[in-house]
Amino acid sequence: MADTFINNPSFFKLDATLKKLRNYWQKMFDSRQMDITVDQWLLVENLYKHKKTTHNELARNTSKDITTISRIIELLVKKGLVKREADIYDRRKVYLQLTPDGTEKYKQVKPLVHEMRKTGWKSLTEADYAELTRILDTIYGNIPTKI
Amino acid sequence: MADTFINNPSFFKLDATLKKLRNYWQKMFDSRQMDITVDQWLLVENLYKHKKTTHNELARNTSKDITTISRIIELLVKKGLVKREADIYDRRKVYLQLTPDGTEKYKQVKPLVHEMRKTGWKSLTEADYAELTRILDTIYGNIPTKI
DNA sequence: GTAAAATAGTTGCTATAACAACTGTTGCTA
DNA sequence: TAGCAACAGTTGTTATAGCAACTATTTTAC
Repeated sequence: MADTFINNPSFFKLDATLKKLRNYWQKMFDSRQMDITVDQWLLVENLYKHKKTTHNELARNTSKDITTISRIIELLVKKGLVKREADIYDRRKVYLQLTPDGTEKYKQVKPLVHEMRKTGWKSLTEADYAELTRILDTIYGNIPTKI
Repeated sequence: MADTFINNPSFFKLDATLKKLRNYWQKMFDSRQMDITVDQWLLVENLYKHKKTTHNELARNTSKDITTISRIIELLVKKGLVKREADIYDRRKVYLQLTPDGTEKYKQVKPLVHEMRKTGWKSLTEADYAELTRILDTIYGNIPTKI
């Protein structure tokens, strides 16, 4: 029948792939003494691109919960990679940006990440990338935001 | 240049899609008072299919760490959905299987899961499923197991 | 102009993820 | 057969994920 894909565990496959990727990244980070976790890296990368942003924006950009952002940022601040700065006009807001050490960390880790991306995409094409993007975007769009 | 896909955050897209799926599933479970988490469900589903298995097998089948299995099983045992049974011949081994309540839970949740899978795949085809599988399997295979 | 609602962020709690270290058991090997 | 490696599982610790409840501001509504 036509429902093979409904009955198959794509959730599981997504999860397994992501987990293997995450573990690979983390082990590479550890073996090169990068002293950073995968999710911490994702925030550093985002802060490098956006220079100055808030917890909320960061949450939207990284698809993470704002409480998770809050806690990861806390760790990055402790490591001296990120600094917080209060908004003068809206005292609820806190701007986040990389410190010089944070920028340094970004430049140190970036080439390794580039290599790992190449490794992951080995023997796949630009068309494959487009396909994956299309399918994942479709699934993403199919899921109701409110139930 | 030809490296669009290398420079693009497919990791992020995988993560975002999976997270949205997981949240959707969890919210549906909660709204129907299924009293189960997504990962607990994955183990229950697996135990239903394999009837009698060990922590190790379950870890392999679900792509989860054995420590994670150990803790999720602990919760399922507390909920009365799973029971442990010692192997007579190898006293290190513990067999796991669903209790009658566990089987009941499976039958209760299964239709909802089927519906949610249909929702996720809406407007996608069998060919899309094959493509996604191929691409994810390739990425999975590309990642070194040992670094 | 004040009360209510919305916004920004933090903290408490529970669950999943993974590494390290541990107990206990079994199998292997000199 | 004694010693040690391998195996099965658990426990401790740190990190991410997300909900609920909270503080503190700002905006909106009347």
